[in-house]
This record gives sequence, structure tokens and C-alpha cells, in this order.
Amino acid sequence: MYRTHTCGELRLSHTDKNVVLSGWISKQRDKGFVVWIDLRDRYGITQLVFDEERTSTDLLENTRKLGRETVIQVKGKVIERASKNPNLPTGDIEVLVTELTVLNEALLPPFTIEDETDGGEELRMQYRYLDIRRNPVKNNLIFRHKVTMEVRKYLSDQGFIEVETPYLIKSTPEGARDFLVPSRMNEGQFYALPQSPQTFKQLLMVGGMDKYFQIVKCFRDEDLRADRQPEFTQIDCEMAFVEQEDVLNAFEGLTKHLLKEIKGVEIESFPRMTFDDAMKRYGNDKPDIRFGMEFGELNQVAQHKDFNVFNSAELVVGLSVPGGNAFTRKEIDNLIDWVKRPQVGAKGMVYCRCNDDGSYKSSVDKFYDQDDLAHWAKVTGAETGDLILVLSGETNTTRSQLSALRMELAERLGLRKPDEFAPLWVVDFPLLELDGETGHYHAMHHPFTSPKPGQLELLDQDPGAVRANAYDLVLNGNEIGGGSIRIHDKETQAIMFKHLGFTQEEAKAQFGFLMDAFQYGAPPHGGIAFGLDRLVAILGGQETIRDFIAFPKNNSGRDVMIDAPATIDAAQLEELHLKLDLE
RNA sequence: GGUCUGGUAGUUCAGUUGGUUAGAAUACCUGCCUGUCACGCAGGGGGUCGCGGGUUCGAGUCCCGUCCAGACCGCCA
Repeated sequence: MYRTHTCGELRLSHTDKNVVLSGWISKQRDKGFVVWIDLRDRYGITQLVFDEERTSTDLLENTRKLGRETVIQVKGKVIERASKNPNLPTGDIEVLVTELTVLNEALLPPFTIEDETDGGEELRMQYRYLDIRRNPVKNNLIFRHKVTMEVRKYLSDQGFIEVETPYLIKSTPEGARDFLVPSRMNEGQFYALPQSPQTFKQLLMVGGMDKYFQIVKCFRDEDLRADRQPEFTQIDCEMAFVEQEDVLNAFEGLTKHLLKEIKGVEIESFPRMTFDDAMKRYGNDKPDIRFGMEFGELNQVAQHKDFNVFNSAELVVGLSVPGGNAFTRKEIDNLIDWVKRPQVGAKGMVYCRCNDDGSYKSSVDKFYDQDDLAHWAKVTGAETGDLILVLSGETNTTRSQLSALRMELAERLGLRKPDEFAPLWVVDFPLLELDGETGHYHAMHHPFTSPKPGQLELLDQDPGAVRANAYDLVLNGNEIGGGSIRIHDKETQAIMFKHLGFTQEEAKAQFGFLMDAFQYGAPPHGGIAFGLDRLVAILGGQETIRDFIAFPKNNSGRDVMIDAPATIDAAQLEELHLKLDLE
């Protein structure tokens, strides 16, 4: 038997018990007459003691030589400590060791296995198995497990059935790039890994499965971010015989359950906002509503006053920074430089201080008097002591620039509190989105999303104006879920494909199986998918998902631990009938 | 594909205007230490300054190229 107890278990009540413990040497403190070892496992740390009086000389001397991270097993007796450590759950006791076995020696790890490690990101990824021994990563993985279990429990209790769908499927041109897998048995043909189980869950609805969910890996061959990995996990859900309202209620229920069980946060009901409203008020379809700084549109009050920059702009829009009048000139200039960076791309920024005496001081005093500026303050909700920042230009561009500024300011002002949770439904998304490069419309959500009732006719006249039965769940400024009511009849689906630029033949070749299925009694249905990695990270108070994934990829999509992707040998290529044509 | 930041001891970093033998902390090794728990004390070893080229009497430092890492933009139905 390797152990009778774990390293996090023993208390004063175990005093005088003979125990066997196994674990890693976390730290050794050699005081000469006495040696202590912190023995660590998943459950905690227990102090082992060896001393000149009570330990044999051989054992004491051999123990001194053991290095960090050696795996050992010890037998001994639980004793009360002479000096206790209140910072440790096991701090009242220690184990007086009588027998020690080295189970496996260990090389010196390249970084310290501590909460505040000295290891950098790259090194930690390369030795991820050592990183996982550290509390922050270990606890994140346990946290993820808890969230996952709660999801399964809740959805199962609500009558959802978890069904697995295939990973080797067919490539589709719409949406993200596919990861491709060559087929050995079908020369020259490829599987694709699913970007989501979308069509399969719809077919499960046709199959009468009614309420489906799956915690499932999805794959997208696109560039990575702190919150984006090429393989990621979705909580994928679909329901039949539902309207949008039913789906929102069902998954508001799930989210509330998680917030309550995991974070102890109770939220009565989630606010809802239309896409148009979100863009107008926050310049963003996933606004963080933990803080204010809503946009105020200033066209009415700032145009036609001889300031040509504003007069020629499609949109003049500002926001009020709470307490921003305390910013120095240098800090404001720094913000102006920030919005002028290529990533944001503003040409300039106008500011207006709201002084304590009720007066205003702007960077455009030449064009605007105190009354004008008072109007600005009213529209942006600025009060004494605030700072109004104003951008102008083409509507969508300017909104997204001001939105970036709003998030940056909130970050700098500490308004994005990780222990505060503000969920929000964003609804009534546009059905189609104009692609700036090709000039074609493509589906904003996906091509199976249904338009709002009665708007099908609009598709011909003004495609961009058509709204969809599509919705996102936003949590603290992050999109954590998105879904829609789907099209469930062949005719509507055919019209959609036509508007997305598919010929009939292409539509049949790509999605014939789905349209065929719709002819055999497809029920009305809709669903949603949550990004589990993001959800877990945000519940854990972070926005980087990497440390909630056991073995993540780096920025370039590489696994630096196993060194993947890698080349394959010629025989494998030949078997797959593939030839490389490298530069 | 692009923008920005970084790459110096095992590790995390400092390194001024280009100027003697490249430093600190930590980790590691040796010795000491009668209750440590970030133990303490004394001593020691440890460097292809990412790589290649250039400027210069002289380059960790300046210039060009390149590789790697991270954040972001594009992209992510």
C-alpha cells in the first residue's frame, strides 16, 4: 500500500497514528540537528520530521541528500508539532518518519514548483506536467471539472440527453478554416474536423431527440488569441419545439445555476439588449456592462459650429470618464496616442474637462462655448470632475474605436472587477453581414439561422436590414454563448443558400443531407453553444483561457511540450497519396 | 498577412551616452546552525548577452536581416 492518507488530510485528531504517505518533496529545511521535508501531493502539504534524537543516523543522513521533486514514500507516526504553522491546514501536526523509500528520483525542475513560480510562460508550457503540480494551474483544472460537472448535472436534470457526434466530418467553405485529415482508404479525399457539431445536432432534432447537449471539442484553423485556441470545448445544445424565448429561458437557467453553485452569485434575471442598441450605446456587440461610460452621440450638439473635423463626420460620439478630470495633460495625451495606434486607428481625439467649479475646458474651445460643452456633458452623462472624450468619423469605425477606448479606460481605472458578474443577452442580430473585401453578404451567425418572422421578403430589397432569431450571451464583455432559432424547412434553407451565393448544385453537394432531412418531418428547433474554456476562465476571474486548459497550444498553434505539429515520414505521405510542394 | 513589446546565469530580471574582468535576486553545490515553515549564516560554481551580418579603435548597448515568445489588428459562419 502506497499510502494510508493524503498529504492534505492529517490533523491533531490523528496524533499517534501510524501512517504511510506518498508524494513529492516540495522543500527541505535542514537545520542541522533536525531536517524537515514538506511532502506534497494533490491534496496539500504535510511536514515530515527527522532529527538526531528520534531518527536513525542512516535515515537522517540519507534524507539530507534527497533533492526537490523526488517521489518518496514514508512510514511514520503523526505527532503534535512543537511549533505550529497556522497557515497550513496540516500545520498542527507533523509525521515523525521511521522508514523512507525513494519511489523515483527527479531531475532538478527548470522552475520552482510554487504558487509564485520563477518560471516564464514558455518554460511552463514546455514542462506543463510540472506546471500542473503548482496550485494555480491545478486548482484551475479542478475548478473546470466542477463547472463541467454542474453543467452535466443541470442539463441532465432538465431532460437533456448527451449525445456524441463524429469528429471526422466534411469540410465546408463557410466560416472558419477547417482542420483537414486525409483519408487513407479514400484516395485524394479529406475529412474535416468539426468547427461545431451544428448540422449533426439539427439532425438529432429531426431524429426526435428533442433536448440534446454535448460537451465537445471543436476545431478552427484560425489565428490564436489569449481567449482563443485552435481546439476548444463547447457546451453544445439544441432543443425542438421551441421559440427564441424558450431557449433564452432554458440557458439563462443554466447560467444562473452555475453562477450560484460555483460563485455564490444570485442574479434575478439577465438584461436584454438588441444588437443595434448595443452598437449604439457601447459600440460593441458584447458590451461589458459592469461599468457605465455609455456612448453619447453628439452630432446634434457638436456639428455646424465651424469645426470641420466634426462637421464632415458621419458620427460624432463621446463618453464620460468618471473622475477623469484628475488626469494630467500628459495622461490625456497618452490616451490620444493610444487611440491613434494602428490597432485602434483614430486620427485624433477631442477632450473636454468638467472642472470642479462647473466650468468646462476643452481642446476645441475655439469652436465651442460653455453652453455647447454643457450640452456635451448632458448627452454623455458627464458630471463635475469627469472627462469627456470624443471621436468622430465613419459610424461603425468610430464606434469600434471608442469601444476599444472604453475597455482600455475601464481596465486602467480598475472597473473590470473579476469578482463581479454582469450577464447580458444581446438579441436581434443581423442575419447577414457584408464582407468588405468581396462585397458579398455572408451569414453573421451561420447559414442555418432563421430570419425574424415576416422578414424573408426583405432579403431581396435590403439584405443588411434583415434581423435574425439569433442571440448571444455576454458575460463581463466576453461572448460566452451564441445561438439561434434554425431554419427547419427546405424552401427557406434554399432561399438562404441562394442569398449566400451558393448555386443549387453547391448547396446540394455541401448540405444536401440536411435539406433532405428537412423533408422528412423536421420539427421547429433552435439552440445555443457556450464556449466552456471562456466561461470557466471568466468564472475564475480571468480572461486568458490557457491556464484553464491542461495542455494548451501557444500563439503559433504549437504544442511546445510534445513539439506538434511535426513533419511525417515519406512512407506515411505515400500511404495517404500525398506529395508535399514546399518552397 | 500586419502593428507593438520582449529575448542577458538553471530561472526571473537590471545593465546609464558604445568603454576595465557583464551584475542582482532566486535556484543549485559545500560547510555551519536545538523547532524551521519565503528558515538563517558563511563560502562556492554557473554566461555562445537568441542567431547572422554591418558600423566602430571598441558592441549586451547603434544599424540591417532573421528566428523565437507574448499582446493586439486582420481573421475567428
